[in-house]
Amino acid sequence: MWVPVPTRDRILDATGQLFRRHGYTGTGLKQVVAAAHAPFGSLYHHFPGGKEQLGGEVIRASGRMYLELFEMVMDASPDPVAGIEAFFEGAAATLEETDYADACPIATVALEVASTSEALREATAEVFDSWIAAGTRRFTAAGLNEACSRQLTIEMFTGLEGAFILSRATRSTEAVLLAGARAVASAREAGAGGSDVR
Amino acid sequence: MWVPVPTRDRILDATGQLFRRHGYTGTGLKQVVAAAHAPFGSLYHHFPGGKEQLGGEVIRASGRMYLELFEMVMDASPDPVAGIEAFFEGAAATLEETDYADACPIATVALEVASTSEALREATAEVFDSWIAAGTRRFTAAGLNEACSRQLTIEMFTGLEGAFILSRATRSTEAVLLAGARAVASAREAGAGGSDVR
DNA sequence: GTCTATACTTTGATAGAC
DNA sequence: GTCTATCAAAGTATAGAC
Repeated sequence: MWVPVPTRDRILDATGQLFRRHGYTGTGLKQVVAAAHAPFGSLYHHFPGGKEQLGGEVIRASGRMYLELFEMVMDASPDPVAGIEAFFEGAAATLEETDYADACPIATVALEVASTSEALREATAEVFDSWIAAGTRRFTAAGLNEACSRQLTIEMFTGLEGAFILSRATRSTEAVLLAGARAVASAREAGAGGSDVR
Repeated sequence: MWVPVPTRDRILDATGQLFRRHGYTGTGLKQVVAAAHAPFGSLYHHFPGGKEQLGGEVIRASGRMYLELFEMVMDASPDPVAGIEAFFEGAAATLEETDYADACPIATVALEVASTSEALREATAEVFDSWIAAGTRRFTAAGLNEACSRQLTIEMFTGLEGAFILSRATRSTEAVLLAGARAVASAREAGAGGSDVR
């Protein structure tokens, strides 16, 4: 049975999509309501704080969704190393499928607002911190110590984010694939439970 | 003796500065001419192609400048590994000095235009390719084979770019420092001429 | 080449009827 | 809660005097 999607959620979804491809300043509110099939007034009814409030909620929602994707891929893998491999391979596949449009849901916005909106910058920082915490938990559970886990996690997401920039610009998955291989090698060396006998 | 800076160059410089902090769509042309102390008409006299032409030239000029910085740091270092270390340390220092504003001169713009302007996307791709070529040259000269050199270079810039995102968002140099350590370790393992006896 | 004035469009935001 | 009409400001771009 079909259930209508609430206006507020449609606006959130549409904005998230637009943010990925056009960024924060590149996305107009009129564009948002058109994509969300919502009347203009509804936007300010649901988000009285205007574009900045909407931006903050979209950043947090997008960050949460990407975190869930990460957890899901890791859960579906036999061990953390295989999980990392699958995560990067999935990222590369998505890039190709979407003509290099869908990479990190908040990276573009994060760079745009880093020096222009303290409120939004904090939202992006919280998202990245939540990813780091989740990765650190994973690797700690696999036997690594806290410091090692955190370091490995940051290297992994750092490599992924940077690779997204190069891959989208050059329209090639080379960077993402290399970053994935690098993350896998680091995880294996750190002893994050590869399936190989050691 | 003081020599006046041509209007065209002042516009290019000012736009480059603004692009770093506000991005492409976030930078208005009125803002540009104000910062460059240039009359509005001069902008269209020197850049008849409007904002997109200006953007393209700024991307290429900024990319060239950052490449020169890389070459300079590498030249000033005893070996490639030490050069990488110095490059990342310099990046971290600049971040702190500028309150996390000045990182990669074209990253924000690269993500913004990747799916919105083919002409500008190509400009960013050319810049990244030029960096990769320069790094590959360095490591090849240090004794690594072509494939290894390219891989190491991409991993290095990929790590730097991703670390810039996390560092600017969280206002911490942790990610850049970790990415630097990772690049140094990779270069050393690959055999890019560390000063240590092996 | 420099500079001013202006045209036209889009932006974020608000008011008020329903 | 939904929707339309409208505002002031900022956006890019152009014309034309000097």
